Amino acid sequence: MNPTDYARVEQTIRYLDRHFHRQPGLAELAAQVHLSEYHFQRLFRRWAGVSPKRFLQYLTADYVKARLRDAATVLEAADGAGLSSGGRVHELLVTLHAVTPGEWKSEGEGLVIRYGYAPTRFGECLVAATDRGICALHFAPDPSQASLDGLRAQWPRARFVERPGEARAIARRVFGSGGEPLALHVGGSNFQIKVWEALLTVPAGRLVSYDELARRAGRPGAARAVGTAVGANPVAVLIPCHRVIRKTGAFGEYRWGDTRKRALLAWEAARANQF
DNA sequence: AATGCTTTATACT
DNA sequence: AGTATAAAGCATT
Repeated sequence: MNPTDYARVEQTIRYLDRHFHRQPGLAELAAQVHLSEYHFQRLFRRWAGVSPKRFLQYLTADYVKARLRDAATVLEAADGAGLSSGGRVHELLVTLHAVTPGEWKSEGEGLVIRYGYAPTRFGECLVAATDRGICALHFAPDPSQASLDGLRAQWPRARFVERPGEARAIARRVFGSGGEPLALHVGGSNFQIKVWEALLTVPAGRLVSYDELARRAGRPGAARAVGTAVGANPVAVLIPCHRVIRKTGAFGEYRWGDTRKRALLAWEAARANQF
């Protein structure tokens, strides 16, 4: 978990974006982030667990399209296994509780929200939780105050208390080696909740298109609307909105930065392929 | 009525 | 075949 490393990873991805047609070599990429080839290699091993060449390969159109295809089959299989009847598919260690319609209507009246900022391997983030679960996880590239303001706007009547230690503890669990069940407590329209639930069935290292996700959410054809629902995801990473990309193989947009989305995906791919 | 983290169809290069 | 542009499409605010 090294924020400085992440900054360099982002820089590398961005540079690659602009110059992929030239197929820049390792030496050139290393120079871009002011590192020797040797240290560049070390950086990627430390941060992603794989070589830079390998890491960057996960960002190619070919690789991405392949993931897109086999995610569809994985999801088919999930249906067969009776996901709806409680069969667990993968890391369904994340359970999602929707706020009650009452709480939603009353704008969080009576709700206590504990929040704080925490460093992660993908940059700093704002973490917030009620006593029923995590209700927000926003990356804060922007003036971090903005994220908090957004939260307050969504729950104007809730009581906010700052708990930096708790926020960091949650972040450690989210970005750590995993294995621990985590509860989510989020509010949204019926449609949004449906979409976020569907999102939870997409395993790490796999990708779905907006179109496919619309089908999974029981609203085939609503790709465009799914896009906005995905974009409204309040809990980054745990509700894996970064695993949704365009059908064409393009990565699409990301609320917390397109580059961060690709970094997340490449990192997950590197992890998934390690075992 | 306008707006998005899209998709498909169509027109070109 | 690859890429740009237009139009279709749908839940939200």
